[in-house]
Amino acid sequence: DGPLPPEWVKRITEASYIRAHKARFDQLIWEYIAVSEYGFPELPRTVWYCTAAQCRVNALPSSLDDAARAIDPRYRKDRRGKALIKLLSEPNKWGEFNEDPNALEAMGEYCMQDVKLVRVIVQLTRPLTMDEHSDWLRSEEINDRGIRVDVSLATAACKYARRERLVVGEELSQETGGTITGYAQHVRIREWMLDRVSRTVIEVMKSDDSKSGYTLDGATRTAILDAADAETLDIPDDVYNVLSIVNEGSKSSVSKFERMVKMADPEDDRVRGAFVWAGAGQTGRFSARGLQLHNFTRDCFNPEEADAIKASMLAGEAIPTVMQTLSKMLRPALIPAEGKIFVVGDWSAIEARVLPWLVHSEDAEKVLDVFRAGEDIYMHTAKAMRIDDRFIGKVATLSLGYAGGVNAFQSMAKNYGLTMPESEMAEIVSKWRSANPWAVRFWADVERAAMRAVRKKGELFDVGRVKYICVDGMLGGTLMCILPSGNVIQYPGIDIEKGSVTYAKASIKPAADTTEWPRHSLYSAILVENMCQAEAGNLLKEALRKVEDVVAHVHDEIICEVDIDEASHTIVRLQSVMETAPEWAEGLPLKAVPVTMTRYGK
DNA sequence: TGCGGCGGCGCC
DNA sequence: AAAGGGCGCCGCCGCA
Repeated sequence: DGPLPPEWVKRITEASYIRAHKARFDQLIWEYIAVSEYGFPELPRTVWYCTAAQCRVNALPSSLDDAARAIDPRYRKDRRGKALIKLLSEPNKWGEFNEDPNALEAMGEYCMQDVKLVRVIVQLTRPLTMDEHSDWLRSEEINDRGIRVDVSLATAACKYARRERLVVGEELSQETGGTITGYAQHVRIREWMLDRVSRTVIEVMKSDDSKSGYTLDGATRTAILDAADAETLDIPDDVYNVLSIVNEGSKSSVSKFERMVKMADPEDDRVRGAFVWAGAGQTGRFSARGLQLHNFTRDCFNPEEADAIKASMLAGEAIPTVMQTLSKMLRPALIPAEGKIFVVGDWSAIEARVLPWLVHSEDAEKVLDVFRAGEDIYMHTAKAMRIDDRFIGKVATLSLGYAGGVNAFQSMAKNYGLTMPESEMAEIVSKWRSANPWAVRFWADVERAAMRAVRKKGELFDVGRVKYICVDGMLGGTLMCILPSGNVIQYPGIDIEKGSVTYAKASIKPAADTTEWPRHSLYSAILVENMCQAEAGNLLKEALRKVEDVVAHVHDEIICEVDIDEASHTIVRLQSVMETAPEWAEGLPLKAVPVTMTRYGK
């Protein structure tokens, strides 16, 4: 009650930073409620500093409770918090708030406890650098700008999706006598299948990755259906039908339309707050929340097709293969505002360039020369492997750079619809490795450098263009990979187990009752992949500082929204920014050719 | 009813 | 010795 004491106002307005966990929440409360209703001082947006972002750059989980658990697994979150928020922060049906003094006092204590926890974590980790902080602010500008959704399209899509779900459920129920009623009932579908297929089919369903020991994911379903079509596998008709129906219905991406409608601001149809700066704690890449703009199905209609289907839906006409059609409408459902247009640029083969650039050896430099000459890297790779197949060259380039073997090649091949016997795959792997000895050497060198750094804490070890150093005492020993950009990848909780380096991995969330944070082996693939992803992400952050009007970005892609008559100017500007390597990236050949779009596409 | 775990999907 | 990695959301399932 009453105004803030003057000495508090002074302290606040003179502060260089105001730190809070997920600071945007505090900022919004401050700006929209505290200033107007309680006379708090207005603050420049640049004073806000997010300690959750600090956690992430330290490779800790973003959530305060999880970060605390990662530091000390014995930590248990305070269950009262959630209950108190429910009790005190949700108005009743008359819009009144509960003002029970005891509960308010408990809430005060709970908040104080949280603040103390934040302070501990802040002290145990490194702060954001000034560049990181300003990049975080920049990202929040993009979040505030938002991206416009074609709400009438999305609303119509929701209607069609709901109806189709019912149809799919109906068909499954009919086929299984009511046992299965939805495409996502994995347990029921698995049990139902196991009861009625041969041992050979069960073999196909076996999987080490899933706890049940079996899988019926898309690839497995397709494999079974294809074998049945080719008559190399015998399955009952009802099984065949169920798998086909599940295949058609399994487009959870369609649910994104619901999200779009729910998240779009009714005033201007824009979705805001989607991007999480350094959301990928291990590499510092962005991630996304809510409407996940980072994983929209690539397979999509062009604007004209999308307009036609939208018209059909608005007229209530039937559309073919509903779920597949709807999933192809996802990207086009993002549109520029009236009188505006998208300018979209993506870096060509960014990681295939960053990897040899980081290696920085004579033979790796030759790969960069291929890019510099504007030649086709996939064809070039194929030739170096002594096979005359650009497609194999492409899949190999995309899958084998990070110490992957047959498995890595196989899963990438599957994505691209390339099938071949496993024996041939092994041969391709070894051919790629002999054609690219710089990569193989680098994997080993990186692993060795990391190991040396861990053994000799506080000493720098160079490898290619990066350096490793292990900081003793920080989060139980933190291995740092210092990139050419000056940014750092951190691996906390470093140890040596059975001759290899291990660390506490933030992205694996352990079970609620566990007493140990999960540890992971830090081998070549992780180290090399991480540094490429991270430095490619740093190119993006660097570009975002220089380009205006950005409404979205997807790791190697930047989407601007500009007045239609500014489009050609923006194309030139975006290309120039994206193709000009920053000072720290001298010698890295970059290519990006922006285009305009009236709806978002691939 | 709410929550965590799981299997699955999609992207770079 | 060999091993690609990084994300988030949906819907179901089982438990409290």
